[in-house]
Amino acid sequence: MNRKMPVKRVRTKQKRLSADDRRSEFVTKATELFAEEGFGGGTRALARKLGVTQPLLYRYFPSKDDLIKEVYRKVYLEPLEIGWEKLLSDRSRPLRARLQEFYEVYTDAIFNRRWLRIYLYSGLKGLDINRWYVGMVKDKILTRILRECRHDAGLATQSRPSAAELELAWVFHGGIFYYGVRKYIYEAPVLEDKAQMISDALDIFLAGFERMAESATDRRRAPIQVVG
Amino acid sequence: MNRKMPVKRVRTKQKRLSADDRRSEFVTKATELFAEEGFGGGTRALARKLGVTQPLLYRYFPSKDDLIKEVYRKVYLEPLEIGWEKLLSDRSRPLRARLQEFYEVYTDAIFNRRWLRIYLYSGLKGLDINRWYVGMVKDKILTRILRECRHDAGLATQSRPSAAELELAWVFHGGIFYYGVRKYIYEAPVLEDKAQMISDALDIFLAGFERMAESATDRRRAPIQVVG
DNA sequence: GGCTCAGTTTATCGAGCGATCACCAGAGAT
DNA sequence: ATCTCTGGTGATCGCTCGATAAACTGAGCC
Repeated sequence: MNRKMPVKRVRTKQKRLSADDRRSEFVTKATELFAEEGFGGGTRALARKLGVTQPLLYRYFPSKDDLIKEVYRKVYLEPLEIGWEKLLSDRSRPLRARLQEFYEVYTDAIFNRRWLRIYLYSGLKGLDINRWYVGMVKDKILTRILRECRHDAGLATQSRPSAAELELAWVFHGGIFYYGVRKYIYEAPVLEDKAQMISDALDIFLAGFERMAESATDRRRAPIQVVG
Repeated sequence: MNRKMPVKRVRTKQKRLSADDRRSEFVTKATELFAEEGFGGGTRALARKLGVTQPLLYRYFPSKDDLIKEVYRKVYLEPLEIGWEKLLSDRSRPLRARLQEFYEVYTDAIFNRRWLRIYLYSGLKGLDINRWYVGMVKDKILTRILRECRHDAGLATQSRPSAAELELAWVFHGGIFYYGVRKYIYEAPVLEDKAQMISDALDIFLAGFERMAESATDRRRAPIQVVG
């Protein structure tokens, strides 16, 4: 990745990085800065984090907006490296185990202060990339989960999930997501065992899906059942 | 509320409002502005929305921060006017009906672009008032809901809910909250029937609580039950 | 050694920000 | 008609912002 770099690391305070290194250092530190301050964070504060002067930024990015776009790309695309599809669709494993592992891995990737804050800030700006991400969650995660659930319950696999199913999945997904928001944005006390939280949420989601599947196949079922 | 105001509304472009009116107009329009632009929104843009000049703001608020605090007060305290406690605790009505109505009323109050955006912006700033609100949701809503659930299920009413129960309630609450975020922040398509969404979410929450209650009273119960 | 070129700095611009002060103007009281 | 009190304006300050242009510097090459 680096260019040819002599081993002798001169000085404790090295300057003069290679162009590639400096550029990625800008993106990394900008992610940290914008996560904390929002995208209103100043270019001078960013330069201070790198120990360089502010105009240097403009040797690497034509404008601050271009830097921001680069931050988006990094933040949104980074957690997508995991092999989601195959994890969720591997029918040689029990459905529940797949869902449990998927959400553990997925939340490992996005449940951190940096990712969540950048995500919320960009969501508030209403950018296209945010809409794209939400669509991606719907198509690549929730729709796939629902398809697997239908298959597991012995129901016909339809190409697109019903609106009610999708909403059920969204509420489940949102409930898990909000755990991360409470912990890393609000910094409120949460149940520390994340895997346990996922397991509990999965229990009630799967039970809910089961019920919905039953009510779809057996129309004579009793109306809503109340606790107790 | 207004001072004595002559009926004759001179001109189409009236200026010279009473101090009370002007002040509250500043707060109202500031709420709109900050909801869209974040709290970085400018005082000049605000003044333009009122059709006045920028320095006038400082006749009514010592600083922009004081204006922001006023906006917080209005946004956070407004939806609290509803009689939550009595609604949730009225045991003459079925639990499920109470929960359904509460969440319909609660989401009527907070599911709008202004409230949600101000809430998220203030959450990202990590202000005390946000932590206070989260604590309030926990103490005044979730804890109360869990107490009613326990009573309804014939369980002993303990003063404080268990961490697992509370987390279950949070995931449920967060799932509903995230519906509002998807609709008004992400502007993504959602199941339009909000009451139906609440009803479905309640179904699976109550079923989940029921299961948890069973597992607490009957330790010999089978392990997690998988769909299908 | 001296040339070169790329990474970096110094100086600065114009615009927008929050905030202040002196002044203006119009409705109500006398 | 004039006074007064107060809501509102015009001009401006000091500062920070993103961005530009020119000058500097040091490692690699001849």
